[in-house]
Amino acid sequence: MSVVRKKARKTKRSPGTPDRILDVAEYLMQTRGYNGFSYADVAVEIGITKASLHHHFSTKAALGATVLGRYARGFRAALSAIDAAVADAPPRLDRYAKLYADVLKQDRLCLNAMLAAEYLTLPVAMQRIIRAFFADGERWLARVIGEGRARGTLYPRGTDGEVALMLLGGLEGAMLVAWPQQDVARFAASARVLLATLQRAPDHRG
Amino acid sequence: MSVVRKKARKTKRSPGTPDRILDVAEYLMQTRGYNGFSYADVAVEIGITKASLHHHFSTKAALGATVLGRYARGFRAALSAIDAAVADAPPRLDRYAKLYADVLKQDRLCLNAMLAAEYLTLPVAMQRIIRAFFADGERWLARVIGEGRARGTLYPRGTDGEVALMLLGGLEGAMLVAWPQQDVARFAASARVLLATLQRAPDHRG
DNA sequence: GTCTATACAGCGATAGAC
DNA sequence: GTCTATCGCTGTATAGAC
Repeated sequence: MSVVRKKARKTKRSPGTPDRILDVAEYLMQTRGYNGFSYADVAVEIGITKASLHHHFSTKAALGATVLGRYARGFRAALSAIDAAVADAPPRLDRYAKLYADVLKQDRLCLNAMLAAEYLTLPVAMQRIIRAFFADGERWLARVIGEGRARGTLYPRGTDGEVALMLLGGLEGAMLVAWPQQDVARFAASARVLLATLQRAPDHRG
Repeated sequence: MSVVRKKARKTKRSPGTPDRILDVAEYLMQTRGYNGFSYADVAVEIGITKASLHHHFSTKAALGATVLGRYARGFRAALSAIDAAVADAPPRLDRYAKLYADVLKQDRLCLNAMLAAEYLTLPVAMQRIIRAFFADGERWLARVIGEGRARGTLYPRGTDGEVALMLLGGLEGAMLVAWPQQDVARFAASARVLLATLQRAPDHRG
């Protein structure tokens, strides 16, 4: 641990140019899509020229892949944080849904949802990361659902994998449908209904 | 009804140039997005020049809005056909989900899902149609869910509107998540789990 | 209704000076 | 690491002949 490098203290000070570029590009990709922004857009926002941008990220494909990779790592870290914070399945799923709500609150669409739509037009390197990203989320959800089922705190109707995929798609879709209206409340309502389906159903004995 | 015009016999013969243009543009918009295709792409596919394209649809915004309007009318017609074909809520919802599956089987994404992602970058005329399209689907679903609840063939957990929105988002999202893998089976599994949540839950008395 | 030709802006990307 | 300048290409759109 003696070899602490500059790169390691990333949360300190104001971010350097490469990180600022990534921040702006990420925002633009979440709001306008990969095909909906240009180097000129990023350059203007940062206050440098397109040529300088190319110095840091030689191609748009490289910039896009870097943004996506960083986003995926952040998301995985958020999942680990949820695992560390709460142990039972229902609160874990609540926090998972809250991750999505927070993105929408920032007037952004989930990066993965945006790029999934654009999938066919994206550089292959980005396509690969997207698929891996979805697979990761699905695995995490399936594990949480399985644990909830085992503990009796969740009553999913379907296999772990099926229900995980349904939840993943359900939340992404709820976000997508709320996106044109920028309506966080409608997303939250859908998320609540979605998660409620995993609870023990009220009896219908009468 | 005596004033039958040429336009009315649209299913006869092979489609004219304007309809062929709309067909190609619709396909490109569903697979690559509005920002992911150009007049050149359409022109090459049809076998005419870009200039000829502009003769039929003066701007890309006009072409996009026409495609979207036609798609929305087709979808509404499909919903009416479902209403006419079956009366009970569960089979209606099954057929509704099948509409989505059929689109994915053609290696297309739901046009609305694609355009919802691109929403912020679209011409305002298209934005308006998209919102109306979603509102329509939501209303239809809410009505079907309400009827199913009243008849006792559906046991939705949430208000008609909430469950309708959840279903709409859930199916769109299931499609979006299946899109990168072009995996219809995974969509079908999610749709099945989604619709199963509206059925009476198994008792948990023991 | 289709064509050729072209205007004009924007795109991603590069060269080379500072 | 940033700049000016520019390249080659593609984008939407238009003019005018046939």
